Amino acid sequence: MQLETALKQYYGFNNFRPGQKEIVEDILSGHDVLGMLPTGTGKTLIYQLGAVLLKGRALIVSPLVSLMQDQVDQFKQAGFKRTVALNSFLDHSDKRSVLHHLKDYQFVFVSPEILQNKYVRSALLSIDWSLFVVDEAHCISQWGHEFRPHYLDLAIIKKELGNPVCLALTATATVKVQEDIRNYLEMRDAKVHIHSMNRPNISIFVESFSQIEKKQDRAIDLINDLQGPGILYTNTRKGAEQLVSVLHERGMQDVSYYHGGMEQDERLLVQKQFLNSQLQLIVCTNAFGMGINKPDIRYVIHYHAPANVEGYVQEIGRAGRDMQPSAAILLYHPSDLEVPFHFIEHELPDDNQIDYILSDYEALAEHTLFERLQLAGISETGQRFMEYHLNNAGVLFEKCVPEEKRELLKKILKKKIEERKREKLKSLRMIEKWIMDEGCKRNMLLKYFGEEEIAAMDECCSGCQGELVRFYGKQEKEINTYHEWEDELKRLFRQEV
DNA sequence: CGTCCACTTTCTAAAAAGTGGACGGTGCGTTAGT
Repeated sequence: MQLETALKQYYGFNNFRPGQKEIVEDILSGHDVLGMLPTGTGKTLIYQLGAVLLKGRALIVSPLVSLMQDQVDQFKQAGFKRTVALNSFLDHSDKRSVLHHLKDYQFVFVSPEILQNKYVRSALLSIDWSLFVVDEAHCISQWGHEFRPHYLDLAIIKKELGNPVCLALTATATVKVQEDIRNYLEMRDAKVHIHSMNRPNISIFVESFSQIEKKQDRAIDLINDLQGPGILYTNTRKGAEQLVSVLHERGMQDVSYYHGGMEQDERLLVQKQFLNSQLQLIVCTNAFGMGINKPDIRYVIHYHAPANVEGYVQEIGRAGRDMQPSAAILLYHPSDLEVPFHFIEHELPDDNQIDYILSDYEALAEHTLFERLQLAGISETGQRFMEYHLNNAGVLFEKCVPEEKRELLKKILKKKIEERKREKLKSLRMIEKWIMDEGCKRNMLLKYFGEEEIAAMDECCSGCQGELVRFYGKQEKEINTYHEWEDELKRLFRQEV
C-alpha cells in the first residue's frame, strides 16, 4: 500500500509532516531508526502507522506512567482500541488478566522498570513483536546512568524479543546523547533522522543579576507584565512554594506550584488546572513538563540557571507549540549553580563510601552489600546506582566478596563515578559559559547541538538586541476570565480537534 | 555553598543570639495486613 493511501485511510490526512514519511519507510524496510523531531511533529503517528503496515505489534517504552495513560487514551480515541499500558496503575488481577491476554493487544506501553518483572517479561517473550519503540529516548542518557538505571537494560530485552525493528524518538538530543541512545539500545547501524532543534518563534533572553534580592522583584514584574500562560522553573521545591505564596500575597490567585514532593492526585489536579487555563502560571521544579502538550504557553521563566543545556532546551521548548511568538527568560545569579553543583558532588557515593560498602571489616561481615548501602548514608539515587551495578556484578546479596573481585569492583565503580561527575560538571560549566557569553544565544545552542549556525533572525535573543517588551500585555487573559466555563470547554474541544 | 530547623546559650526571667547538622532535583516499582 502507498504510504499516502494509508495515511489518508487511517488519519484522513493528505500529506505527512516533515520527517514522518522517511522514518516510516525505514521502519518498513527493516531498519532501526533514531529520530530527533521537534515536538508537535506527530511522532506517535510514525509507530502507529509502522505497526499497522507491518501487521504486527509494537512495544513502547515510556518514561512516565501519567504520560502512558494519556497515550493509551489518545490511541483509543484515534481508533487503535487494542492498546494497553502495563504499569502500577493496574491492580493485581487486572495485571494478570492483561498478561494472560497480551496477544490480543497491538500496542503495549511499558516502563523500563516493569520490564524487570519476570512475569511481565515471560508474557512479552511469548508473543511476536514487530516494533520496539523507545519514546523520549533522551531519558536513556539523561536518567539511565544513575537515576533510573533500568533504562540501560533495554537492549537486553530487545534482544530477548528477537530484535524487532527498534525506533528511538526524542525531541532534543546532543551528539553525546545520540551516541548514548545508539550504544545502549545497541542500534549502531540505525538510520538517523535529525531535524533542527531550533524553535524560531521562541525568543531567548538572559538577564544577569549581581544582587540576588533584585531577582524576585524582576520575576514578579515579568509575571505581571507578560502575556500568559507561563511556566516558571525554580531550583528547589521550597523555592517554588515560597514564590507562590509571595505571588498569592500580592493578589495573584491563578498561580500554583508543582514538584515531585507532592501527592500524585495533587500534582494531577494542578496539571489539569493549568492545561484547562484555570491557572495562568505554574511555578515548578524540573518535575513538571515532560509530556505536557499545552499549545499556548507564552513564556518560560527560569528563576535559576538549570543544570545543563539539554534540560534548558527541553524546558523552554514547552513554550509556543502553537507557533505563536513566545519568550524564554533566564534570570541568572552566580549562586544559582550551587544547587546543581551540590547534586553532582553528592548524589553518587564518594571513594570512602565505596571502600566502606565493599570492605572486609569484621563489623560488617553480617551485612549483605545491599544492607550496607543503607548503612553507608548515601543518597537514594546513589543507592539505586550502586544496587544496579552490584547486582550486575552478582554480589548485591553477598556478605563477602573475594578480595581480587572486590578490588576490581572498587576500581571500576570509582572510575565510573568519576567519569559521570566529570561529564556533569562539564555540562554545568557549559551552561555557565552560555549564560555569560554575549554572542547570539540561539546560535550557541545550535552549535551545542551540533547544528550549523543560522543567519540573524528578528527578535532572536538578548544577544541580538531582542526586545522583551513586545511580549507584554494581558488582553487575552482578561477576556478569558469573563468566559463561562461551558464556552471555555467548547473552546478547548475545538482546539483539540 | 546557602538555608533552615532544632536546640542551646545568653543572661537574668522572656526573648534574642549562637551553634550544629541536615538538606537541596528528576520516577519507576511496592502486593504487607488492618
